[in-house]
Amino acid sequence: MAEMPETSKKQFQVDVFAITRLIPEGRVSSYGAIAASIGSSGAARRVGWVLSGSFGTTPPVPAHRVVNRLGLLTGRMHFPENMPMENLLRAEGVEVEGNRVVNFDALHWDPIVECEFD
DNA sequence: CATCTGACCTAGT
DNA sequence: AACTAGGCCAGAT
Repeated sequence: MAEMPETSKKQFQVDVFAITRLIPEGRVSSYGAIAASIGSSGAARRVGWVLSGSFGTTPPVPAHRVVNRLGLLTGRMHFPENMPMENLLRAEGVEVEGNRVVNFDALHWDPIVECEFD
């Protein structure tokens, strides 16, 4: 086995979940910001992949609060049909117009800026 | 096993 | 300012 120290993969997943759970209600973050906050700048893609495994996790991970850097709900297609991303965001007071978060610039929550991670 | 795609972003031209 | 290319890693075909 010796495939590779899971530490890397596992830690990444754990970190992504941790950061995502820190996103305040009514706020949104972006994949790149999260990736950068855990020291994996450029690995924004993986963040999305890992978040896809956040369903059914405890405590629940508000993956719906994570959008791309343009505020577009790019991951809405991966959400359960009975609980679309847009619906969840609106339930938290986040206005969504079509496929984009309204006032995204003001609602954007950057883990590095807001929390100043080490 | 090779190739493409994917909840993306940065940087170079 | 628009477009292209590269990077990241794992799943799907």
